[in-house]
This record gives sequence, C-alpha cells and structure tokens, in this order.
Amino acid sequence: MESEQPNRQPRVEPVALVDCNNFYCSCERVFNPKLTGKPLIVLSNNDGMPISRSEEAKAVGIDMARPIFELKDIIAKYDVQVFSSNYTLYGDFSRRVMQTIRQFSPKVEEYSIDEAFVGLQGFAHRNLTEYGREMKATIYQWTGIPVSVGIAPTKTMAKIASKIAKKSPKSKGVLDLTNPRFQEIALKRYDVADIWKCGPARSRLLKSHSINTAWDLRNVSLAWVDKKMGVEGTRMVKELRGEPCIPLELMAPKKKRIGCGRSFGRKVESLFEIKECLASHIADAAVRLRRDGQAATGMKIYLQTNPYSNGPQYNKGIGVELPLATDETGELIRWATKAVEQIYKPGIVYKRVHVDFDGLVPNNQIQQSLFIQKDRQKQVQLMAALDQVNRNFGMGRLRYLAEGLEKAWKTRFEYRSPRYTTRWDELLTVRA
DNA sequence: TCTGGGGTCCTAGGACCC
DNA sequence: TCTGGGGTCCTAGGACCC
Repeated sequence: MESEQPNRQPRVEPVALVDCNNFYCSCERVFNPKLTGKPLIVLSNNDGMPISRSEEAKAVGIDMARPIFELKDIIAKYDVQVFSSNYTLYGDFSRRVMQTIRQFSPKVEEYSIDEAFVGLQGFAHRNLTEYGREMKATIYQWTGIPVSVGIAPTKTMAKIASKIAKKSPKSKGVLDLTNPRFQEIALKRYDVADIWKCGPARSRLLKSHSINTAWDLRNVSLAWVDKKMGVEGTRMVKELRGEPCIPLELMAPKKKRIGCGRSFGRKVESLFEIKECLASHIADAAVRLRRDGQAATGMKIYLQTNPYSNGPQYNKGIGVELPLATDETGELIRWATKAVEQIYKPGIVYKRVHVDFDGLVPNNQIQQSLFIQKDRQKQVQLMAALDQVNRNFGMGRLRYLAEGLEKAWKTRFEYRSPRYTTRWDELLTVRA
C-alpha cells in the first residue's frame, strides 16, 4: 500500500464541535440536583433499553445495547436511577444550548439534538482553546448542561477532538487540534472504529487490512480507499488529512421523508387496533410535515412483527401515491387506513406499524388538478386551528376519532420525569 | 454451440448517524 | 412478560428505452 503524504495543509476555516455530555442524563439532573454523582440512565421509547448513561452508570457496567430487563440486577445493586425519555424536556434544553452557542459565532450548524458544528472563521487571531473554554463555561452557566468542545480544520477531526476532550481530564473538556503536530499524536491513538461515519461494517473491513488507527487510515492511498469504501471512504481520508469535504450547513435542509413508527406497548393482533395506532402516527407525522412547510405526494406503510420473538415473522410494506399532494391529517389517515388493509394478515402478533411520507413538496405551492376539486383554503385553516389548539393545550388535546380513545397499544413511559420547562402543571415544586 | 450496448430512472436494502 | 425512533446517503440491480 503506497502512502501519499500531503506536504502541506490548505488554509481552512477552523470548525468546532460542541457536544453535550450524556445529554439526556444531564437534562434530568438540572432540575434534580440530588442525582448529581449518582449512576443514572434514560431509557428508549417503550422503556426498552438505555440510550443515555451518566459517567457513574457507565462505570458500574450499564451497557447501551442491552434491554432493561437484563440489567435489573446491576440497577438494584448500585441503586441506578432510571428515567423514561422525556423528549419535550430535552428539546427545550437543546434550544437553550443552541441559542447560547449562537452568541459565539454566526455560523452554527445544529447537527443533532445535542451537537452543533460552529464555524470559527475570523477567530484565528484568538487562542482557540481559550475561546472554546469560554463557550463551555457560558453554556454551563446559562443552561446547566456540561459540554465538550473539539476544534479542528475539518468536521471529522473536530468530532475526534471533542471525543478526546470528553475523556481526557487534562484537556478539561476542550481540545484544539488545528496544529498538525497534535493531530498526529491524537490520530495515532484513535481507533478507526470511533471515527465519525465508520460503523461496524467499515471498521471490520479496515481492521482486516491492518488499518487500526485514524492515523493508519489517513495515510492510506485514495485509490485504495475509493475502491474499497467508495466516496464516503475517500471523504473520510481527506478530512483526516485536514482537507474539508463536508461543509457546514447553516440552513437546515428540507426533509426528504417524514415518518413515524413506534413499537406497541403490548401485543396487537386486530386490524382495528392497528388502524387506530396508524392514524395516531399519521397525526403525529403530519404535524411535523406542516411544521416543515411540506405536503406529501406519497406514503409508505410498514407492518412488522417482533424480530426478537420466536413466533412467525411478517414484514410488509405498501406504497400509496396520492392524486394530489396534501398535508391534511384526515385525508392522510383515510389513504393510509385503506392501504394497510391490503397488507394486514389476521392471526399474527404485530409489534409495530410505521408510516413514511415521501415525495414531499412545499405546501404553499401544491399542484392543483383539473379533475379534483378541493377547497384547499379550508383545509389550511382547519389544520392551522388544529395545530394551534394542540400547541396551546398540549399535543393530542384535539384529535381525530380514528386515533382511538383508549389507546391500549400506546408506548410505555413508566419512569418519566416532569416536563418542568414546558407544562404549567409540571413545574418544579420547591417546597410542597 | 454462439442472442448488443449504452443510457436513464426507480427501488430496495445496507450502512450509518444521534 | 420485556429489546427505540427518526433520519440521511449510497449502491446494486431491475426495468425500460433506442
């Protein structure tokens, strides 16, 4: 394998990755300081498995990939505090963190609920480590959320820098890797499996060719990596060499697909219950569709059994093309419930129903049809009223009868904390 | 014996992210 | 008893065209 050493690094804008530490756990702690220093986990939907762990929980051996019932001994032994996920609370904290970050640079890409890339062009005259520390301190002071900051010439290396910063006590949560000498030290000690966009399949491939560290990967030939891993591999190698291939996205792009699918809280067999649940998912996804300013020209419905069960498996999807794009919940429900009849088979225990809206178009320029007369204006007003009521009085306050009243199938959230910041009736009680 | 070649478009599935 | 959900991008392969 020949190696192409880049002989100089191009002049590029430094980019920081600000990453919240154990984000969901940290949110839970802000209003519940008694949790400080204790092992703490937040569970996935349906209280299935941990999706966020405090450092203390990691230390006592709580594993992310294992279901909660397999962890109950550890939980009891170490008095691990357990919470269902409370996305309303986390979403609100995310907004606060992002707003704080925007005080530090006009160039912010909100990459996920707990991470942002920050363009640092024009800050080169400053000590970037100091700037990062100031950012970290301010975010903690204003929101109560601890973060790690990694700074580097490319996003891929900024990710690496923030991960190292999180773990190494010496860095105090901030690491600047813009200096090539430090890059070499860091990449040589960094496992390829921990590189951004290098998942299990790619790391297995790389390791089978004795490419074990990020430094090994950086020095691989572009021809080789293109052949073995295609464009994404090539981008990874270039980014590790300090050549940006993944630009900052300052404007959130329009979504290409908006969907909803959750596991049932218990066994579901009847078409009636599946239709109710599907209608409820449609209503949920349609809110996000309208919020994104889009309408759907098609949808896909999937019906699935539990892959972990030994029973007969059945997974089927069906596509529906709509004659006219729409964002109106009632109409979407009618199309979907009709379609699901075609894939439903009786006598099967189902685990999940899922809907994806696709063929999305801006909802203010829906193509009209000569043959289908609809009062679009009326629909728009109806949906605006629906969304307004639910925003003011809580999601699901106003809903379609098709979604059901009992909702016996609904997702479990046994250990949810109060929605401290978004519900008047769940405000923090200081003294009872 | 022996059955073209080059292009486009679409979809399903894989891999990955948090 | 009990194993998440919402996304993106890329690729291979089939269908179709001339």
